[in-house]
Amino acid sequence: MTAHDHANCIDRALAEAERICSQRGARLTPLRRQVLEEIWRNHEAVKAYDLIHRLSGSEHTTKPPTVYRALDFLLEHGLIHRIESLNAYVGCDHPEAHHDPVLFLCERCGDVREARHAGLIAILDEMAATQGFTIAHRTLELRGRCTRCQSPDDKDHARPPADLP
Amino acid sequence: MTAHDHANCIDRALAEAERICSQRGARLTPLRRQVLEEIWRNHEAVKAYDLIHRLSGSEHTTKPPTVYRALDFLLEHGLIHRIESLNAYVGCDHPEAHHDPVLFLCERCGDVREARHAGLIAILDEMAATQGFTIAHRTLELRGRCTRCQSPDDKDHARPPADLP
DNA sequence: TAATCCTACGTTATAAAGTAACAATAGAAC
DNA sequence: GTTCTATTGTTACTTTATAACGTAGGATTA
Ligand SMILES: [Zn+2]
Ligand SMILES: [Zn+2]
Ligand SMILES: [Zn+2]
Ligand SMILES: [Zn+2]
Repeated sequence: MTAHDHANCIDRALAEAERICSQRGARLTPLRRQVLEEIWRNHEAVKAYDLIHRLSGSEHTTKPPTVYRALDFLLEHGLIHRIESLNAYVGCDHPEAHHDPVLFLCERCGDVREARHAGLIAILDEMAATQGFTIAHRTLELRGRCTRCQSPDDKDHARPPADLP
Repeated sequence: MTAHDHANCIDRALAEAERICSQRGARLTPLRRQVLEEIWRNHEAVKAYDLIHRLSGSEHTTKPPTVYRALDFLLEHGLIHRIESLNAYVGCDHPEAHHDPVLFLCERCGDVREARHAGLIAILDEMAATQGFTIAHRTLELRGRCTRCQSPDDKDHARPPADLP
């Protein structure tokens, strides 16, 4: 992601989520809101078990089902996307209407960016139609390097090494 | 998949694999060949642990690393595709040249069909180019219903219930 | 031929990702 | 307030995948 005021992203995402949920009579409980907030901490793909660790204080430990249920809720309401090729999740940029985005996954910095393209969907629909296939869901993920990660040896914003055990 | 002489598919796939490997100086060992053969038993997505069970006779038990290494070899040489959204694998129809196919996954019968479309790839490349993204790999998977599985209550070729424990 | 090297395969152990089943609790509805 | 339902907690487990190291066999070389 290009440099930006990320606090804005977070505020906007949470406000949108509140709005959408109240509009649908769905309950964005504190837990669900907290998970969404953690996912929006940055624009990187987030793993379920990272969420579990982040939500587990030294006292209170959060168990897998707790997080997975929150993720299910957020997925159902289109507030996040699941990244199949990474077993990870990312906040949705445009949650107001359902969509299957193209996800650009930077394998250097971990950032995820979503895009949509009507012509692309049209081609997929046409491919499906010619063989009588009915599409229920599209998984469209592109792995590679984002703009900022083109130069192979620039270490400025490379993903930090994984947490030590 | 439409009705067809599947023995042909298997023969062709194995012959192609032999040809490609020998041409590249890669060794299609008995184990790797056996895994490929199991994957080609039909046109369905195959799970790694199913392969482990299939290769484990009552005496000789095959361990995960054995199968995963064979899968890695087959993936490297483009003889199979990994299906990210299913954690499963399927034989490649056209292994002679590298490609990232569109995979049509029938959620009723489990069949997988691969397709390619130059215009689609062009659009993805163009989307990437406009944001300075360099694509290394594409995951394109469409979940839904194949031609034969359009009528919701036709049970003729529904996937059998999972193996009992 | 024997020493060597390298690749593939075997084995043990463990990590990472996800779910089933049931109990406890907190909101909403009555 | 009581009942009902949705949400969260908890225990246990399944599925998927990898790390680390040992072994065997074929090719290469001395
Ligand atoms: Zn941001
Ligand atoms: Zn990047
Ligand atoms: Zn293919
Ligand atoms: Zn089908």
